[in-house]
Amino acid sequence: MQTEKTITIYDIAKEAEVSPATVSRVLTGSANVKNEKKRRIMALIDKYNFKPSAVARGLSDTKNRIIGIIVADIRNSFYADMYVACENAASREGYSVMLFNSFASMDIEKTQMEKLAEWRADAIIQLGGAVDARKSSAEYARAVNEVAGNIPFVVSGKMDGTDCYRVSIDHARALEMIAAHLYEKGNRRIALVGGRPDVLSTYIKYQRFLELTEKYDFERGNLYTENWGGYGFNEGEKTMDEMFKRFRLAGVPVPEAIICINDTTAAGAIKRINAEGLRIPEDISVVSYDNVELCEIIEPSLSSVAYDYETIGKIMVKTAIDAGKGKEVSHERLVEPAGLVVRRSSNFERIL
Amino acid sequence: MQTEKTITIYDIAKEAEVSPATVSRVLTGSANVKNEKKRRIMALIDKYNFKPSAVARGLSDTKNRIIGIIVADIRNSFYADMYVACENAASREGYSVMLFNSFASMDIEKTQMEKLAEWRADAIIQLGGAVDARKSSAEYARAVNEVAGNIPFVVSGKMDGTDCYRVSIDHARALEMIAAHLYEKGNRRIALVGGRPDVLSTYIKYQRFLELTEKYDFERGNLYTENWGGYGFNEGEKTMDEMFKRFRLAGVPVPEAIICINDTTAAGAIKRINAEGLRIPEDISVVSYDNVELCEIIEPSLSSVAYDYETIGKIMVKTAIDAGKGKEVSHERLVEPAGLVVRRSSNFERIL
DNA sequence: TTGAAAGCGCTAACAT
DNA sequence: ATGTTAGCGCTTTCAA
Repeated sequence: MQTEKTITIYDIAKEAEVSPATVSRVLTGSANVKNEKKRRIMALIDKYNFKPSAVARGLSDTKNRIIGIIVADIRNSFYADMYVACENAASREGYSVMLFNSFASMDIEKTQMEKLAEWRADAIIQLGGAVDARKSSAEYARAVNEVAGNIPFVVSGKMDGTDCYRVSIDHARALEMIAAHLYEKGNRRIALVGGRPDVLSTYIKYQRFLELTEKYDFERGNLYTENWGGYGFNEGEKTMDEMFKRFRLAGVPVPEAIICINDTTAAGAIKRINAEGLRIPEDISVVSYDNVELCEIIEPSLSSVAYDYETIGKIMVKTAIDAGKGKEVSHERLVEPAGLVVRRSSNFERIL
Repeated sequence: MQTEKTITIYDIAKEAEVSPATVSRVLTGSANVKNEKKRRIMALIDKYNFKPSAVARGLSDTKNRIIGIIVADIRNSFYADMYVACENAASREGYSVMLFNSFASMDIEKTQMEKLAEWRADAIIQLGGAVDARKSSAEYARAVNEVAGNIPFVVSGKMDGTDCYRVSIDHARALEMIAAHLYEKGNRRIALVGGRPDVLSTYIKYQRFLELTEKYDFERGNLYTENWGGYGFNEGEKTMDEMFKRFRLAGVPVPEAIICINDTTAAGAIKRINAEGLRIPEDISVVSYDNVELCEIIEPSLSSVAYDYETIGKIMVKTAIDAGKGKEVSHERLVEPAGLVVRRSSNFERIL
């Protein structure tokens, strides 16, 4: 059962009494074929359930219709959402996707890049990992240039020293949405929670927050802005714990609101806040980014900045494909967040 | 920059003053090459950063080293965990993965299968979707036989009418673990919540539950066993709501414990239980399956059956690859769950 | 509109 | 140990 000879374009041609070229023509629709023959050919294709080899096609016309995606970790909801959007977009354009997880390890990222290069992917999209760094790694940049020298590289962050295409979320705008909301609700003592300053998107948010601190006259001081941590649940809890200690030590009352670096981190922070016996949002409002499913699940439901993943994916893939075809494409696209979804965790008017 | 001629094995051969075959030999390590030449060749490979075309190789030796994965929805933590395990295993064996989401639509599944067939994937692994059905779709079975007639098909459920390879979790065993735990904690009135009986894994759990109802002398009646629903958060909440209504209508006190069909559904059920003013686990214990990250995040933390994803992935991939090589492989593997992780939601001794 | 033939970049006999 | 050559299954000039 594993052994029926795989049928080729030649088999079809022979039985249809035409040349292989003609079969190819009806397959690709690249030229006119007399209806009579076309029907004969299509009938055979159907009869044998013939599927032309994408491999052979890839070899002969050097367009593979493969787009490679390197993602930090698909188990992360944010990336999963992004990935699905990309796959959908690619699929609509007739492209297949090769997915590789890098677990944010540069070595793995390079290995995956090499595999993609070997597959002659028409383009590579990288989400997270090395392209998220505030200071691009020169080593990785070199790898991108060498390994993928001929392959358009589309990234969610940036990669200095390469001519990659950048399609990023406007993180500054996301922070603004949160700040405006919190301000309107009467919050003035607001703290940033989680994330690392060496991550570009985190740093951008941090910077804009500092700027808005002036505009909105938020309370200032690194007690509020330097509560660095990670991007996971446990880390959120831990960072929140440390923050409570810092404020206690400084003899300053805890902030009225916190802006967590993402939903998972926020969930951890919320756990710690509950343990502290503080109420959300009455004592502390909580807001974050990404608007993944978790926001509806946790208690209280979590306000979060939503992104239009479908659109971002579409732009990334279009950029990738067009660049792969050698078209002129903008090297920098900033995508506006869809908006802040206000839920219970921040839906509270604080009296000034 | 997009235009350096891609270099081939011939270019290397010429410059190294050897034949293309020799270059191929050092590339594949398939035969001995004199050290002197080997060094020269490797130097050139390095110099030009040459990556042999996987496409050409695939064409010439008919082994692509691609394994296709069709998954119901990668955004679902359970599948994401499974996928990552598969990708890891595949990667270790030198295989690349093509991932396709089917969103549990049979039409899409068939399309994805066709693409994989065109890519001459060495094997296809399908997680969820049509292969999860209790009664396999004859239509899908036909597609599997036709489209992937030559490609080994490894599934997480089953597909009657095909000679696919089955690597499944022992769901009956998973139910047993939960039942034993609940029994030991003194629960006797236990209800099943969520899922659909036309889904194989769900049905298997249901059946075993009925059997154990005898053994453990659990309260019986379809009030306890027929609270069907879906697999999502909102559905969990809804199913729980309906269940409360049914019990109230029947004048029966709510169960002491519920077994939800997965963690997300459990989260929904928990929300509804909280809304009812009942305490978990004091009034109702809650247990479910999959042990995804959410279990630690929600309040109270959720007891759940854990699977060893790495192992399952390894087995699936090994089966896929071996079958692809034409080796004799077992057509049916049942993988034991790793165990029940008891957390707060069920950690309560009920007085009999 | 159609066919013949060259080539895409590699591997695998088969010679030597 | 190494070179020659014939594919692998398509697409694509180039002719007819």
